[in-house]
Amino acid sequence: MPVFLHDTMSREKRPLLPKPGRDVYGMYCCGPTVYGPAHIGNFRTFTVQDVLRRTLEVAGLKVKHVRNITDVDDKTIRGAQASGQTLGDFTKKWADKFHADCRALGLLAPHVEPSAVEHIPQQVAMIKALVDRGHAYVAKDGSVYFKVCTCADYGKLNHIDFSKLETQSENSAGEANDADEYERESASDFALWKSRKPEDGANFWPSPWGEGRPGWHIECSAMSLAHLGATFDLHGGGIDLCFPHHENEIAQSECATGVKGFAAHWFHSAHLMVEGEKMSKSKGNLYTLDELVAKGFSPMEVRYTLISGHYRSSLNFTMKGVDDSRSALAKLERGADRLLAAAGFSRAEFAAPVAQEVQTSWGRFAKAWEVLQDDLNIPGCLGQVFTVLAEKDEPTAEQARQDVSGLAKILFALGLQLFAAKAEVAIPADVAELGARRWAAKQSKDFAAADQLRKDLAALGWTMLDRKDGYDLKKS
RNA sequence: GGCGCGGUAGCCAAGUGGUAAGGCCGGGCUCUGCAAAAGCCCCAUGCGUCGGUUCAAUUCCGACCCGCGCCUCCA
Repeated sequence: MPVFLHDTMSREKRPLLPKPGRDVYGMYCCGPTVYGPAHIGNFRTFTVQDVLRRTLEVAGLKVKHVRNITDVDDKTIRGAQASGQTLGDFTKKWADKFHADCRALGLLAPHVEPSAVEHIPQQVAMIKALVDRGHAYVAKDGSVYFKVCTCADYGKLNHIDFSKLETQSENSAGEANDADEYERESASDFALWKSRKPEDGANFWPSPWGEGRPGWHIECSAMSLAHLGATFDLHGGGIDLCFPHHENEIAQSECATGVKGFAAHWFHSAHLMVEGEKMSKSKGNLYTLDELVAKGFSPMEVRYTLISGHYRSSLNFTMKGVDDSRSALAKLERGADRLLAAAGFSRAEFAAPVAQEVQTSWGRFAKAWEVLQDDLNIPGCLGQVFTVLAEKDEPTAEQARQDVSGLAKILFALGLQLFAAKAEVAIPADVAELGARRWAAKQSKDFAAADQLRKDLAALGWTMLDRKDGYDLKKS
């Protein structure tokens, strides 16, 4: 059974399969603009895309995942100039940070990660094709605009009828749009090439229309064409990109190549709220991964939280939610441990599984897998996983091996790495000393002293957990 | 105004035309010198409101109330 996913364009749930005659499933995801640290809202989208890719791979598809780096636009240029760095140095710094965060969150690296600056010739070529075909025009200042009215089905992704909106010249707030782009023939037209301005500094490139830089939308069209071809299988991004960015991509690509059917499937993920409010700079609730780690959360706990809601519903990210995820993840680890014990596997075998003969089996997790394949229902899948882990009947070793195979694949698809090395908290010498003394007191049944030592430890912020054969010291 | 999403227990969150998964919290029990941890058990006659269709609706239809998103460069 193939993976099914809701498609924004058709508004239907459709199977994800490579185009006939192709054996690789090509997906293009709009990547980050590298002008600062990505926030958890960005990562919700990238994480959900990562789960989709992993799920497709577990389902047996060969996937080519392309995710660009936007390293030339207003924000990156402004940021570079403000920091006194070259655009390249500035964007490299933030791209590196992005990659570090991605690794921490367990995101698989895309197979291709094209840079917009490195694809300027391709963008220029595409703009030239659009001009040649009459879909774009050159303004007096050398900027080039896409002529929306030449694209009959413009608006098809968003189901907007632009033939009736052509005279629109202001946005919903009643403000005139983009005063500096007054040379556009229509308010719906958008920039393909922006002529060189003094504030761009050294960041301009040659083109048939003079020096300048590409508009934002054209980069994704050019890079997807370069790496996946004129048509490919799936295009993803945050829901905010649906309009106008993705609509514009369709128009540019289909008009430039003359081939309809740019992306066969559109995958949009809903936004994140933080503590019940929309994320925004002014509210100061744009959390970065670093900030959450500083609060004591692990990246895996953050990942669990980000995928714990269905991707098409907005998710309210709260600190309590990450706390809940910590408990849930711990429960998952305990369940997995029990299963491993029953199967006679070690944790290492679980992480790099799985006995050959059970590679294809799902054990009792077949249902969880089925649920995941149905529109990437991660919450439903997790619910099913917990249901199985709570089942009372002890599996036989053979059944447990099958279960381990199934669970390992599901956790791989979700990108949840269990038993991840937790940051080792160094135990101060005085705490270790108190612990040792308490253990000794307990062994000699001097409970009064043991209790006092427990209190002493608590005063230092430590908790002692007794086991049958020893004890652990934990920071409380 | 246009396009779209959602309202399910204290919190989070799946799902279904036949009577509500799961996680967190909470309560109980077992275990335990104590404290934890862990395991087990319990925890919505109810799914925004009002109508309709149906043998049967939380699930379909209609209306309404409430919340939210996008509508030109924000994942």
